Amino acid sequence: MSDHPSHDAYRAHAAMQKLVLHQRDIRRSVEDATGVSFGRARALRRLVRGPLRMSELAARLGWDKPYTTNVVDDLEERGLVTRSVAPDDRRAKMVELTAEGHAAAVTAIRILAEPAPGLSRLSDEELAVVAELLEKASAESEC
Amino acid sequence: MSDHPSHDAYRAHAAMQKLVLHQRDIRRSVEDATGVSFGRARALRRLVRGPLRMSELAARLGWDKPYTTNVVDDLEERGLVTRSVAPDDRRAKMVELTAEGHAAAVTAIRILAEPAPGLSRLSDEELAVVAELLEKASAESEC
DNA sequence: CACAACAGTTGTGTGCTAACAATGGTTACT
DNA sequence: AGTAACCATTGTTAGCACACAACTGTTGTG
Repeated sequence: MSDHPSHDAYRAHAAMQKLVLHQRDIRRSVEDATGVSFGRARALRRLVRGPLRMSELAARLGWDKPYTTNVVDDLEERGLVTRSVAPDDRRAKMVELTAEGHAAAVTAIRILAEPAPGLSRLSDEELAVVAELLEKASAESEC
Repeated sequence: MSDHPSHDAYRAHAAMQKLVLHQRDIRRSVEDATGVSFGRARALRRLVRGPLRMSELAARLGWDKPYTTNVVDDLEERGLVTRSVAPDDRRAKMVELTAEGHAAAVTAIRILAEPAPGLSRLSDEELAVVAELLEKASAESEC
């Protein structure tokens, strides 16, 4: 793909890492705020747009099915999700957020969306430029 | 500092996350290339500028001392670091990379510095602008 | 009906991360 | 000399993140 990334690409990437990799603290924040581990919070976030089958959830998170079962077991015991048989296939189960699970998911999403504090050093115009260019760079390679 | 982050700050942050959080794959790459877990690779990277005491290493990595001992034990068994008594304090031990450990550290650093592929969508001028602004944003909060 | 393909579960096992208390050796202070 | 502070280690414990094989039940197909 890339013959030789330019020096500025390295600079930009390093700066982004510095800004984003509060990560270590952020994981902690998410865990503290939701009461579940970061991985489980990831699962909750995936479910916020609606119920999914176990297999779909596993595929989207990049997990194998047995592990997904474990995680959903845990979330179910905590009252954050419910399992029910899929209406069209009695083999499949739909996983759905409870009200409490939805709240936890929203909390996690909010924390993760919070801009890195360093960005406040930039003016509104500068932020507009950066946002524009970075969105162009990150466009549609899938999440 | 931030009363209300602007909408563009959220946009920029989300785009940076998209670009940087290949993270999941990158951790794997580092582990495959170095033969040690990502956490141990972090320790190796910290040592690349020179030997450190156990306590310094622990502090920089945000680990407690017992855990640091475990990690260094493991790295030592693999021949990636050596321990020696500090010249000025016989309580303290200096941890130093071996040649092999240095090579592994450099490998990890190289992989982590590799710019996100999406950045290649930007022109040289655009990259220069982005790099400039992001470096301003990320200035001096230390790694 | 028989049989392959699929969905999810159970059970087992490994390695990493990380915290805690307790210990022994070393240094610095008084 | 006595003692408090410090450096690292040992040992223990726990949870999390996976992975794999084997299994039950369900669906669709010939």
